[in-house]
Amino acid sequence: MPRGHCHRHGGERPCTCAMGNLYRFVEPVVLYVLEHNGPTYGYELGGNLQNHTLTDAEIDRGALYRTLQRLETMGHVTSDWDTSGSGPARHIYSITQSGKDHLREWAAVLNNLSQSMESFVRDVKSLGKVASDATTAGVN
Amino acid sequence: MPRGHCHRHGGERPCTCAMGNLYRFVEPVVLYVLEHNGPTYGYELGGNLQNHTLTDAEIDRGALYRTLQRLETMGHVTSDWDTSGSGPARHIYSITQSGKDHLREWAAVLNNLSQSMESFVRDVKSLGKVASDATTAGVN
DNA sequence: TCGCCATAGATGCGAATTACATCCAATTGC
DNA sequence: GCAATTGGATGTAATTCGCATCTATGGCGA
Repeated sequence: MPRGHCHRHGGERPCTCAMGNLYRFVEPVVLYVLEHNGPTYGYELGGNLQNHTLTDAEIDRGALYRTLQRLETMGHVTSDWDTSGSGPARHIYSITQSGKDHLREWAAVLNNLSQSMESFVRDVKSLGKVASDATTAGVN
Repeated sequence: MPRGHCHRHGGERPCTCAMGNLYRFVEPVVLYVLEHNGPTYGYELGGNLQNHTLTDAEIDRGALYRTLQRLETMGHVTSDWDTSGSGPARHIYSITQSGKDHLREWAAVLNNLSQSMESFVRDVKSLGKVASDATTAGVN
C-alpha cells in the first residue's frame, strides 16, 4: 500500500489522505488540543484530535503514541500515570511552557506555509487566463 | 542528521525546511513550472523551481529527477532527448493534458490544506485570549 | 470462574521517503 | 591531457508511515 494512494477517496488523484500522518502535522495539533482541553491521555486524545486535523487523514494511533513520546523527550509535555479509574492505567499528558512556545512556533510556520500555498493556488488559477481571456472574459 | 532538525535555520524550532522534500509538494510545483514555462529539462528546472517552492527547503536534485520519472510513468509528463546543444544530452520534459488536470487537482488539495492551516493558526492565536482579555484588552 | 469485550498503552515490521553522496558522460577552458 | 561545469541518474543509511499485533486491566454474562 504505497503512500500517495488513498484507499478512502480512491485512486490516483492527490488528496491529503495520501500525504500520510506526517508527524510534523500531528505534533502541533496534539499540542493545541493539550493546551485547549487541558491534560488528557492518548486514547482520549485520539478522539478529540480528529476534529482539528489539518489533513483529511485520520491520525494513526501508533503515530499518536509515538508523537507523545517524542514530545516528552523534547520536554514539550510531561506525563503521569493515572491508576485511579477503572480499566487499564492511563498515561496523562500535560503541555509545558516549552510546549506552548513550540506550538506558537508551529503556528508561525503553518501561517507561512498556508500563504505560500494560497499564492501557489492563485498562480495555478491564472495559468490559462491569458490564452482564454480573449474568448471567455469574466469567467472565474 | 535527523529530519526535524534544520541545519540551515539551526536548532530545534520547527521550520518548513525540517519538513523535508515531501515529494508530494515537489510534484505540483514541477507541474506548474512545466505548464508555465514550457518544456524544459531537469537541471534547468532545478533552478526555476526554487522560486516557487511551498516550503523554505531547497528541492533535492535526487528528489526532482525521481519525481520527473514518476510523473512520466503516471503519464503526467512526456520526455524526449535533446542531443543538439552542447554538453551532455538533456532530458526534455513536457506536461501532458493529464498533467495539467493533475495540477488543478493539486491546487484544490492545497487550497483545502491552506484553509485548514489558516483556521488552525487562528485557533492557536485565540488560545490565551480569554485569560488575557481581562488585563490586556485590544492587544493583538 | 471462565471467556469475551472494551479500554488503554505500546511495539514490530515491511514498505516508502528523505537527505546526502556518489557515479557516469560530454563539453569547455587551460 | 585534465580539471571544472553541465546534466542525468542511482545508491544507501536513517527515518517515517501504516498497519498489525501484543500486553494488561476491568466489566459482564454464562
